[in-house]
Amino acid sequence: MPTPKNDFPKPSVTVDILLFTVVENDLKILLIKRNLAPFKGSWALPGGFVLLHESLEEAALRELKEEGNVDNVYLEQLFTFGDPRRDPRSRVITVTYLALADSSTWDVRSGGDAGEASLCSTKKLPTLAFDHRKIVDYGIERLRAKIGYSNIAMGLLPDEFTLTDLQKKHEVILGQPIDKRNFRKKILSTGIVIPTGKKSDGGAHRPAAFYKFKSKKLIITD
Amino acid sequence: MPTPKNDFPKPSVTVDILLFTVVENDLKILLIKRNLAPFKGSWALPGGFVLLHESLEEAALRELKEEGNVDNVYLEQLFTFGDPRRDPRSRVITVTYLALADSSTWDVRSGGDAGEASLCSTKKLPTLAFDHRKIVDYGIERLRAKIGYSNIAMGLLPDEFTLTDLQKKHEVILGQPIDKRNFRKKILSTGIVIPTGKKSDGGAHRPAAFYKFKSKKLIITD
DNA sequence: TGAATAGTGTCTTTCAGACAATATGCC
DNA sequence: GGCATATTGTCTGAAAGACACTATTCA
Repeated sequence: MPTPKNDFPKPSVTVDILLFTVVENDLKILLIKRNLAPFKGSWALPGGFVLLHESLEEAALRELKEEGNVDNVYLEQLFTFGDPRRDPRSRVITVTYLALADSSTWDVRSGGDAGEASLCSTKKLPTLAFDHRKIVDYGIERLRAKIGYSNIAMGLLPDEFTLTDLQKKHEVILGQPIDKRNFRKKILSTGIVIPTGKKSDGGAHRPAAFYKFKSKKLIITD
Repeated sequence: MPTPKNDFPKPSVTVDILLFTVVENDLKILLIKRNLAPFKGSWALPGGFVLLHESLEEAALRELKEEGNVDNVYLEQLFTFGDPRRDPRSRVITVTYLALADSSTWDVRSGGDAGEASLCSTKKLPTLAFDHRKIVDYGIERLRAKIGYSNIAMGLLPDEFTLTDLQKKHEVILGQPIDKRNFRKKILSTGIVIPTGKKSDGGAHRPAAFYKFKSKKLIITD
């Protein structure tokens, strides 16, 4: 690797974030309405320039906070898109991140200083700016694959949850029903969740046991 | 994403490539001896700045050609490293690539205009410049995982090969012997290879059937 | 006691892994 | 025949998937 020269023409570097959350029976993603050209008025992924003093992850977290008022998310790097013509103005390389949030503890409307922010169903996405549609498709694919062999669903749930809660998140992401008995057998055999001893109450039915994830780090279970 | 301004301070962007190849019973990686500060005299990964008109993949292929005289490699994006202090001079973000080459059809010594190039055993790596050691460790981990559930080993072999050839590549990468019968059963059941009808000759022993990969694209087999 | 959700066990099939004998070609 | 490598099948244990009934709480 040669020495960087200050006069070397440089591309710009951004981060763009796919923030997924499951609401009711829908996999949703955070989008921002652009109020600047190009693609003014179009929806786009939250994101922005990487500042010189911050890491890529820090940039992603900062943008999520600024544009979506989101804190406390699971975050992992997805892919870096660098086609020379992906931005019509100039060369922009974007490092994309997959983020997951628990929809029950966060309201998108309370943030958003960069434009209108909205949670949009992944089933009927509007036309997106730049190559963001391709990025979203790639992220959904990764999320679907990874939920099958890791504890990544922890990003979508509060600290305490029932096995039915967990199963519903899986079903929404995979887009198909799962057998309750087989699901529980598999989840419990991996040991990624442990019972907290508490039980749900209030419903006119049998209370459910609460569980929590044993580790807050990503664990690959096969 | 805001509008990029030309006066916005930008990081530099490089690509660095992990070119693996299996020689005899050894997993080797291409390294370049730096002839410029910093880390002058140290070994480092091949790589360099991304030019404004080329994609990230094109940059990686160009650097491989320039620094290692390598053509015709399998290439996949690995990870983007962006810690603000990973380069002591200035902010440099590097997009890393995993590349695989068939050692039987390529000689590292014939290339290398950027400094001395060498294939180095991953078992006894020298001290590497920057954060390149961390990158190498990450790449080996990814390669080991991926060889178990994909046809990625195709990058390490010529067009025609025997099942014993293929098994040896797996054994070197995993660092442990594999049962021949189970290996063949599994490989053949995935259907990623098909017999060419030809047989090896010349050895003082029973000839082996040649196979080829059915697809030259990456296939995930489970 | 009816409504609603929680929780559980068996059977079958599939796949991974341990394990050894026969086949073929060349000298 | 002797040597060197190629090729093949069985058994066992584990895990995945199909499938239905009982348990608990509250109104």
